[in-house]
Amino acid sequence: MPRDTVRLARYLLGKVLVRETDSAIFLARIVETEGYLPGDAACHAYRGITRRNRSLFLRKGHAYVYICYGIHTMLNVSSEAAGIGAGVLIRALQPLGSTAKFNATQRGPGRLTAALKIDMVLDGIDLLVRGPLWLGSDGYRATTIGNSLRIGITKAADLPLRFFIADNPYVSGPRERR
DNA sequence: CGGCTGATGATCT
DNA sequence: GATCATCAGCCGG
Repeated sequence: MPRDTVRLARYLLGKVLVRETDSAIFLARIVETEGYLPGDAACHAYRGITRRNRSLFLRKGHAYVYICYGIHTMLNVSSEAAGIGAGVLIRALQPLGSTAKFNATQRGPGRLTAALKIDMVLDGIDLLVRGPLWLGSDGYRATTIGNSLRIGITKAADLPLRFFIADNPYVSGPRERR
């Protein structure tokens, strides 16, 4: 596992997110991520541990799931050692296959969770172990990684912590700043 | 098209 | 009561 949040954000690009429910399995490649650092004002862990953000403080590789704007569910991966609050937001996926209906047009952090039926029940689970939601690999390597400012935030908005697979059509936002 | 804004609810102060 | 890592729809050019 990469040793810090930025390295993890890049490492996750190209990895396969596997969602297994009682009735279906979804496979999707991670094509866009954002890093939220320790001590970063935009990181939910910035003001210390609370009931909502406690999963960010788990050892790297755990899911931090929360509801944004009362509507959208967000999926993050904790990214530092236990006790240090930081994470990587998953912003876009490329659908690879499924045993059920899988809308290939699901882009953006709030829509991909709906497509994979990711909910709060998954908050805090270990993504490095096979289970209802976990991270796999099919050997694919992201070659050209793009980088830009993070999307939709107001605090620490000047940090270039968004990463994406530059030549992947499922990336949800702008592609400036290689 | 690009920019603006209302909807919506869990969370924290 | 304020905040918010979103999104779809509406409006103007």
